[in-house]
Amino acid sequence: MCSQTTQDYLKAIYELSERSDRVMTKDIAAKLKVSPPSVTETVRKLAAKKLLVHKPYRGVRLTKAGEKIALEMIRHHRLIELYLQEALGIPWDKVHEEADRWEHFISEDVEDRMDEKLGFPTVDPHGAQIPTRDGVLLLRRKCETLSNLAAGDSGVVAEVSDHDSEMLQYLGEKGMFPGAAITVKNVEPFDGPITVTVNGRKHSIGGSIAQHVSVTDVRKADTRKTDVRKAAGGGGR
Amino acid sequence: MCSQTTQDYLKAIYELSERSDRVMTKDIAAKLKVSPPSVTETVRKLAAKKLLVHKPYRGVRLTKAGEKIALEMIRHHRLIELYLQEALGIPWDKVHEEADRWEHFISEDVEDRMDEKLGFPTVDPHGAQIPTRDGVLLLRRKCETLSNLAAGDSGVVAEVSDHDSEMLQYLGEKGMFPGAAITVKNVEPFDGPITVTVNGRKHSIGGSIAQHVSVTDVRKADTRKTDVRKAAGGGGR
DNA sequence: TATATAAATTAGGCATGCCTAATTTTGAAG
DNA sequence: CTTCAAAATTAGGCATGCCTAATTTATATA
Repeated sequence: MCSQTTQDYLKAIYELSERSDRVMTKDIAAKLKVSPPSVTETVRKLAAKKLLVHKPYRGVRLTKAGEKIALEMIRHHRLIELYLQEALGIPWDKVHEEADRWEHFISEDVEDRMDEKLGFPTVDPHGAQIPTRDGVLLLRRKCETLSNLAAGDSGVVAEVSDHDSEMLQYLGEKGMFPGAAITVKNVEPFDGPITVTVNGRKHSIGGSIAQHVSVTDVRKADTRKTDVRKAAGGGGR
Repeated sequence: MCSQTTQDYLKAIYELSERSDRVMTKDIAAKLKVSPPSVTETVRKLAAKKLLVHKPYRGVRLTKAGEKIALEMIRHHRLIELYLQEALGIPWDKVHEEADRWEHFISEDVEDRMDEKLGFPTVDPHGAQIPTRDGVLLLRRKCETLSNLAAGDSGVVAEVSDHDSEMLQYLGEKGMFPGAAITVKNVEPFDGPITVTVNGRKHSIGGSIAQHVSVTDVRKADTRKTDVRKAAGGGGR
């Protein structure tokens, strides 16, 4: 098997690679809260084990073997999050931290039993997809971040970022759970507040939070305006 | 907090100290499957942290602080064992291994919720007492090992050793769970097989297994004979 | 194209825990 | 009281992962 550190690196790299093809040392260091030299060193060891490919000064990319381990961790993590919420009543803003520890230690047997108790779920409490045991992510939904929507647009909350407990608590108070219907009422420019209606209740939220909310089944109020916004936002990465 | 290694050492020393007052290096090494020099080294660090007292060449004894941590681990372990059995249906001969990993990582919050779901239990699946949150072991029962009983004696299975998965499976097949009524029918001398009736079914078991089964509520068939056996067995440790 | 700067890497250390081999201590038996 | 074997300890190493400081590389911009 591989160490907890190895698992943490592979998972972090997998998650970062969803955003950019090449994963850079500094991003891994930031995500794992370690220094860049530590990342360089560990990455070299992982490369020696053929879990990733490291092009010095150019970033890393997981191999199939590395991706498999990463997806196993992610499956553990998300199943555990859901189990903690459903079976033990842990609030959704607390499950992430606990799952980050548990994911390294539960046996496959326990995982299978949790999966069964939960009725073979496909998404975790934050709306993130749970990979299958073979490491496959099913049904890729078309999503847009809430910050990309314009006044009049509506949809269904698909997923919220699970990394900030306080933000989750805040979103929970507003009823912005996965599955909630949401309509954008107003968007102030320059990352200003966004006014939305969730379950009939009106809320005003900051632009930075809106970046962490994914919306699916989007119905645009005005296609031309949205296209302009998307084109403008596209270059900003 | 303290490392997993620290927790493992303290727990091992606590369990060994239930049998003999002074816990020796070699016994810790055997229990943790590490070399004696590793124990010496680690024990010195624990002594520096005031978790135990180390008299070189004379063994160690836990301090109050060390005992507290050990009892916390034991509480975690036993609650988790019961939870795994009750909530997830893990067989009783598999829960120990899993709990040995989990005990280091569950939060107090999760522990409290498991405790509540289980109805604030006092014993684990093997009949071992679950310490309270304050590290107190309640109701100390008067027990005798099955190997100390004589033909005609009867009682109730109180506890079985949880360290050998295969033995637990064997005992489980015979219905020798905590709470089971047991009657000794025959004892062959020189550690020979012991014939018992459990739940009306007759079984013949080896003397070495009988040492790992504790019986409570013992009713002696013949006091004199039992006393002789106890006196003779007492020096054999 | 030259250069500044951000990112990455190398160099050199530290703590934890584990090991084997060698030495010291204890305590029991002669 | 000596001797010897078992137990414990000291000595010296190794692997993992982390760090800071110094150096190298890539690249964007003047």
